Amino acid sequence: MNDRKISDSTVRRLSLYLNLLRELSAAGTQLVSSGDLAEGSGTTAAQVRKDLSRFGSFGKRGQGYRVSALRSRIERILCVNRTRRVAVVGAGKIGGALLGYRELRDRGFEIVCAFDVDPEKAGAEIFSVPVYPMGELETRLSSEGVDMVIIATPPAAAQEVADRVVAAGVEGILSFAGAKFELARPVAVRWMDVALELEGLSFLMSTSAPSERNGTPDEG
Amino acid sequence: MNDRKISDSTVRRLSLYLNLLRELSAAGTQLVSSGDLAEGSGTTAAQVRKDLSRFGSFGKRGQGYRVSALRSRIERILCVNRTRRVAVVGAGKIGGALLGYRELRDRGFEIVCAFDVDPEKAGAEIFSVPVYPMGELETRLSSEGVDMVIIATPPAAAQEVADRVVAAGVEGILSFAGAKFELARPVAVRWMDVALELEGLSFLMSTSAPSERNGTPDEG
DNA sequence: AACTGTGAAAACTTTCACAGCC
DNA sequence: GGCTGTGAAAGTTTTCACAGTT
Repeated sequence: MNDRKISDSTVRRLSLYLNLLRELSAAGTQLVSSGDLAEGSGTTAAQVRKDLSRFGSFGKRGQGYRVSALRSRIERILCVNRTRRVAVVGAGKIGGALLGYRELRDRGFEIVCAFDVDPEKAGAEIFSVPVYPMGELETRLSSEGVDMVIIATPPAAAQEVADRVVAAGVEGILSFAGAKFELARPVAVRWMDVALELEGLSFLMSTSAPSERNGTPDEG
Repeated sequence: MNDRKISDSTVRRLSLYLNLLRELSAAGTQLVSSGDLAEGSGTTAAQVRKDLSRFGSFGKRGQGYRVSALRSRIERILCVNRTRRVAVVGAGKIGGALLGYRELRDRGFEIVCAFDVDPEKAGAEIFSVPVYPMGELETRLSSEGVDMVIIATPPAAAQEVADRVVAAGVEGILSFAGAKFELARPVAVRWMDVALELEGLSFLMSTSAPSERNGTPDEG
């Protein structure tokens, strides 16, 4: 156990382990070793043990980790032991697609509502998720008990949306709008950018020693 | 100039610099300093200079970097100086949304075709992109001169798609299917996973010192 | 004066290797 | 025998600080 800051890469790996543990859980497997977890998530056994040991020691020497216990431990660490309520701002192509994305719900994120400037969209439902006009942003975020917001607007609107969302008390933002924004107070933010990933791929492809590094799985 | 391996984080930052340079270019700005680039991409001036110096020294002391020259240099480094041809496998929610995603084209990635198992979708066009049946995968990838493939199928199909795509000679894969797959030969791969990012956010939100680390912009 | 390019230092992350437990 | 937990070593990335150029 170690109380220093947990790095972003460690957190990403925890998500990968969690995915795997959920599968093992569903398959009825009881025990898993650091080697198994490493194998399934593209890292090394030592790395898995190091990652887990930062939060306590919950393996049994000679046997491994109990799937169910480790699973709920990681769910608690990531705070995904209860369903998180998410709102999407911008119901365009990407935003709209997220509203019907089953995997999010399966992994504990419920998209409770969306917002759009287009009055045609606002008032309707997309994949059974209600879309509200931007004017209702603050009141709905609060009445729906939204924990985190996904910004899927054009870049030019990102700053204003971020300001309003932060003022409304939201503590986490995932942005698909590849534009930087300033925040009035410290709020957790992550960015996703398809074009940036493709640029990275393009670079990897050009070097004759293509490697596989990244966010999610990995192959070795 | 330094010939060691370029790290993933460096490549990501290069993409951020490139974005900024394109904006500056459009705005008619001629010169930019490492401080400006740092400011706009959420890093430090020293980091910017270190990143750029790995590829040569193309700044002028006392002045900064010429926007147009630096821009085309980074475009060449990332190999995005010519339009890249991309195919999407899986025209479901996410895959379908990507077909109409304007930003990809603006940033040099042209989605030339898509594939889907659903015979209803195959044969049609989505946002003017032709969708072909899976049986035509190999022939179309080759006849369309596809450089890289985005896998947006359910996880269970990812391995088979990856096998076929790799066998067809594609050198780069971006996968939205959060499933690990093995590759018959070394090919550049990156993963994107919305739920994983939300889990990471959830963790950040739970620690009382929310930071902003990640893929794209940043705020300090 | 302003700003780059870069070695050297600091910080951080991963891997190694092995003692300790089941 | 098999596997965890962990210090110490190796490796990597970032920051510092300053000489050098325009």
